[in-house]
Amino acid sequence: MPRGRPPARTRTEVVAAAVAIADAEGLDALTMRRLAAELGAGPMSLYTYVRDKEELVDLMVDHVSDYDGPPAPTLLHLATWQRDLMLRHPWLPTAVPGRSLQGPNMLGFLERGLAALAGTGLPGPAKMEILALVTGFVVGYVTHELAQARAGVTAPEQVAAQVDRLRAAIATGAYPELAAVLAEGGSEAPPSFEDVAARMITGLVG
Amino acid sequence: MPRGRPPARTRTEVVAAAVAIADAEGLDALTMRRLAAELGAGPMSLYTYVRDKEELVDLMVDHVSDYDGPPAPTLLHLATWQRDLMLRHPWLPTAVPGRSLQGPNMLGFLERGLAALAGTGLPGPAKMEILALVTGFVVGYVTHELAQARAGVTAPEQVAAQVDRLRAAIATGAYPELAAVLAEGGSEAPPSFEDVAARMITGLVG
DNA sequence: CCCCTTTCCCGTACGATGTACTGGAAATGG
DNA sequence: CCATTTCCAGTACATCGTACGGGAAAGGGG
Repeated sequence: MPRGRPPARTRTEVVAAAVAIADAEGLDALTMRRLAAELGAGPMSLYTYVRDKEELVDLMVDHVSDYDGPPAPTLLHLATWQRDLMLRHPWLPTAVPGRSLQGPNMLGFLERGLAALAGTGLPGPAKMEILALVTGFVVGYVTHELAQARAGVTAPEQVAAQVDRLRAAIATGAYPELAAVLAEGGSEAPPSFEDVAARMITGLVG
Repeated sequence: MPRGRPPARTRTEVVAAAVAIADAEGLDALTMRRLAAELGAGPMSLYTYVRDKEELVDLMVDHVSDYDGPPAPTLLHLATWQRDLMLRHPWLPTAVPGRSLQGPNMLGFLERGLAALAGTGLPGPAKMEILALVTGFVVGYVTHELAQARAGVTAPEQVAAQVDRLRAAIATGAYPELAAVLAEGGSEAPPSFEDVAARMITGLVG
């Protein structure tokens, strides 16, 4: 019973195609023209399904964020799940910060998080704050993790230049602590995600 | 003894003007043309002082990040200082994520942070990780803080629309925990920054 | 003193992007 | 069969970062 011409595509279909592009080539490669071409449509057709690009990215974030882990997870479970998700969709850490997060999947995730905090007796706003901070923590951790992964692969000589600049700065003698860490080298492995996340979480809720 | 035509401006001068624009009108308002106009120069003149816009923002971040707090600060001091800095330069939380941080001021800040962690006996990489996480935490907190501040001021009816959508989602009954938090209302104030930061830090270093 | 080398200045211009506008195309309801 | 409603997409514009190249301004060498 819809009156006019029926849409040739689904909104979900458009969002899924956008996610595919971002997954494969990064968020910068996702332009409206590129997405339209991928769908075999004109660039302006997309604006039938999406108000603007901002909303498209909102929908993309929610689209990939359907929680499928254990039914009654701990905060650590949720954080680990978020990390896996972000590693699978490397554009996510750069897309998430400062977004409204009102889609059904985000609300579902929030619901799980509140359930995990139910036993703490904390007031509601404090729970919300803690969940936001855990997400922020994961974003920061994965951002760092991905940057380090990319650095070794794509531009080894740029990394060398950075290290050189660091050594030059240290040579001035103004940064003794930094020098000590650098001298220490890679003898010790950085702590694992689960380790750091667990410490942070127990700090926040304890 | 410099051979050619002397520069009409200092690199520092250019960066300071860029910071002034971003402070007053946000990071989106900072375009190369706008900055050039502010300096009474042609758009392309800026590229004498800066390789590209990316580097300009790098320099801006370092420019505002000169630590001027107590000489032997704790991690909590450093976090509080970072928060004050970001509140004074609201573009900072959006500019910082995923940046190299090699300027002298950033290295100085890092040095203080390592000094604050000297007593813990942690390995170097763990210290670096903790400092990055604390910074990420502050970025997340202030982002949230600023978003909330702007929401009440600029677009009250958009906030109302968001709340309406939330209430509609809750009306489905799929989000009991979320409903409870919403029903609880603003009866409890969210925890203070110092409070949350202290808990997180003791969790990380403890 | 003149010229030459070096450096910086900046007008013009190009490619890319998000999206407003508009007229045509396709479907249903009377 | 026509009218109405909806979606599709070609064209076009403002804006961005910045490549290019010639002109302008300074010091050094004859």
